[in-house]
Amino acid sequence: MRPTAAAKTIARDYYPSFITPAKGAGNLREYPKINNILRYRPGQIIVFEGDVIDYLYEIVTGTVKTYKILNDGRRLITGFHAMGDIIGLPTDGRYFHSAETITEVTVCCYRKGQIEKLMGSNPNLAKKIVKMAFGRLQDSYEQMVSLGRKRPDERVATFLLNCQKWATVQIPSQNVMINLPMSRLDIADYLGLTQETVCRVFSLFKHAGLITLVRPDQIILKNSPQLSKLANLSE
Amino acid sequence: MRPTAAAKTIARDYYPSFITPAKGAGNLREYPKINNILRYRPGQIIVFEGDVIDYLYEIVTGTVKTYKILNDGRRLITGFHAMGDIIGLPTDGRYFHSAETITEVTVCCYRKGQIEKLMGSNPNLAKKIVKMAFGRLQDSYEQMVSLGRKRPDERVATFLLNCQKWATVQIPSQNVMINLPMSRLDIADYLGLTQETVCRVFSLFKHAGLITLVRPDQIILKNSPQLSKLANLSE
DNA sequence: CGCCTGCTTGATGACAATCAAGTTTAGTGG
DNA sequence: CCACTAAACTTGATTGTCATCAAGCAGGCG
Repeated sequence: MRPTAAAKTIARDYYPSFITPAKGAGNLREYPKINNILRYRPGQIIVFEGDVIDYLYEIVTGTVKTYKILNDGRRLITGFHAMGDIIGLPTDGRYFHSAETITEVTVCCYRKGQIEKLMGSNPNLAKKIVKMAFGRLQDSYEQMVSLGRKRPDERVATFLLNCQKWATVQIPSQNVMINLPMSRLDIADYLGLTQETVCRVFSLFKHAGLITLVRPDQIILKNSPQLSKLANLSE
Repeated sequence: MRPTAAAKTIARDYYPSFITPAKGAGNLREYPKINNILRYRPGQIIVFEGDVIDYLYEIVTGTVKTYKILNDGRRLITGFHAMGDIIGLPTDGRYFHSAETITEVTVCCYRKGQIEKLMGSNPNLAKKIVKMAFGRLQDSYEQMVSLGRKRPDERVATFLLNCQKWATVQIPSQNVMINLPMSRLDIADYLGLTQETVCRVFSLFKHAGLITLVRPDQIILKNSPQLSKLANLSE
């Protein structure tokens, strides 16, 4: 199914807006003619777990979460994704997990078949895709350690430090301001906790002087070394 | 460093035994001249997390576990691996996790550089590697759901069903006998539990008639449908 | 201004970790 | 082959932690 049709059936309030294809910059976008820009509002579903992969979506702006759901509704968020990340992988038949927008999002979408064809003729692109997949693999192992063996405070510390990748502003004195576009519930479902526990750990960190909660979605890391110690990161 | 040297420094009681290179069959072994067969005894370490990847190891016989360790000793086993699985991935600099033998193991080892060169000229091999990586990725997401959102009994059920891949004997009446070469502690460290909890769940399943414990390392699945229901598998 | 949603804090209880003891299995040597 | 030892597994009792249930608070939008 074409992405417009798909989006229409998925989200009733989706408004298709094809914009002029972006050029230059970005991961896949250096290969023009095969892409379209789509725009989503917050809380819209881009793809469903288990659906046949027809298209790959490269995130241009905004934040996306991917997740899996058990049949009684329990949810695990497998990752948060931003600019340059790709939803859906070539060579595989079906989406591993569902993808839903958190903020307003623009994506650049490609026919899977065309990407695969390009990969065949262009070893550099193939290498990029492989590298991306391996990066994800490494991240997911790191996350498995969090979920399986870390305490809640350690998981949150790990999460916050990983969020530095998303950091917009670098504040003087090595403090980092990070943006958390996702809800507490999202963070909880990512860390295998409840939102209450996530809140409590945030409060704990605040009172311990490790962080400052400017707003619920804006946090300043005031003591990264201490957080790193807690996080027990391998890298 | 060459694998022999590495193995020597790693395990004091390692006995290097280069055998004639295997030919035909297997994943990578169709490309001869670049491989050597190595043999390990139970409990020996093949590679350390964080070490520079010089070699890739394809498992020929036996079972291997891969794991990550936190600085206070907590361990998470990221996977169990058997025939055809490859330890270490090309294009990446360092091993994600440590690999240790559970049973006696023979591996076929390849210089990473040579595999990469082959991948460049042989798109089929490249595709195979990518497919393998994607398969791992899918498995790891499934495992993340277990670790983050499933109850202990559900995790064990999931684990047992996944073990059917390793099943040696298919017993009449659709019962499956599975071999568990790993210890309870290994299973616990794989599922993010303690060995006591794993034991208790096994006992629970036994008394519920779901399984039979022939020996601690031999289990018959007597009611796979019920286990599947518990496991909440997506596939 | 007031409702609604998302966040925070508090009280309680369930469940799995921990601590501990006992049992089985496997391995070793007489 | 059997006795002995060590390791792995199992079961029990207790504790601590995090989920659950519940209520209050703050910010955003109509």
